[in-house]
Amino acid sequence: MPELPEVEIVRQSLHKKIKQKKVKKVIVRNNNLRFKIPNALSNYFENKKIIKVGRFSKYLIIYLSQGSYCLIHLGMSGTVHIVENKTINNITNTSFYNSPSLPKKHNHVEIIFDHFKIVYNDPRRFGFFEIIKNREDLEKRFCHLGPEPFDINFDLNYVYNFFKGKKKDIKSFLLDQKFVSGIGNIYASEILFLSKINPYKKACLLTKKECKKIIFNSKKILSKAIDKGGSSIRDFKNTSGSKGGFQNEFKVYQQEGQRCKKLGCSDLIKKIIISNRSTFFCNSCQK
DNA sequence: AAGAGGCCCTGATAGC
DNA sequence: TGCTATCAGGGCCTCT
Repeated sequence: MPELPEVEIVRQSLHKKIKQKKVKKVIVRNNNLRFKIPNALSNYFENKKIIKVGRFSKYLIIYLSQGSYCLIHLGMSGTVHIVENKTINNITNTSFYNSPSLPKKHNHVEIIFDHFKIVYNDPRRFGFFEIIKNREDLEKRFCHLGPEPFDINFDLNYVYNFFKGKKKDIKSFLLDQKFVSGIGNIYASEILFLSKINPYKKACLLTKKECKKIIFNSKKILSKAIDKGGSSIRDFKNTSGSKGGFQNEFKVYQQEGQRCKKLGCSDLIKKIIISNRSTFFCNSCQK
């Protein structure tokens, strides 16, 4: 599901739902994610108030009262569900658990509030929960990651200098979170198409003009994707169960064999593999 | 340091 | 119908 826009959509609905609410109980149904869910998770949540739900890159940040944080990463297949409770008294009641909106398998964590609960589900188990004890550790946690595309520091100077002497292809760098944080495999292809840059092109060969295009179009694509509610390929839905709409705006992603959408171009979209990930582009438009 | 490649998982779909 | 192979939105690790 989750590149920056999809995580942002989840953040928005989650924030709206749980800000200033007190956590009643946390149930870890299955602690087996990419990293084991910390045993202390419940202690950090129970009887604490959620100050707000933030985000950096593809990480959700739950701000807890008394100054600690919980990071949630959705990996490839993590989803967050809001389940309303009809029987307020018994919080582990099975009728509550068997809500029709909830997947039957792979529900790992339940965070229970007064009249509803949020459930983390992750079939592939690439996601994780992480406790951060204070502000200082939170900053340390992200310091090795590159800026988000929206960051003021993601500018021509940064990008052009970063690419100096880098012989790897540009597509790989868009996926490299140490260069820029939040772009994933869908939006990398879309950004390069919009920028008319071939995904194979070596980063060190990009002109300043091309670097500017990448900076501009990264912001443009991600903002638009957020506006459209993210991309719903497979079954991504936000926590209220509605689908995103950006999948209808894909110019190249999953468009192999389709005619290029640029006016006047009659070439077909190609699919190639770069660093083990599908990459879609137009060989005529992208040089 | 930079780059290539493998690995962690389950489930949906395609092909035989 | 039922098997096997391939592929999926991420990120970490090791080896050269």
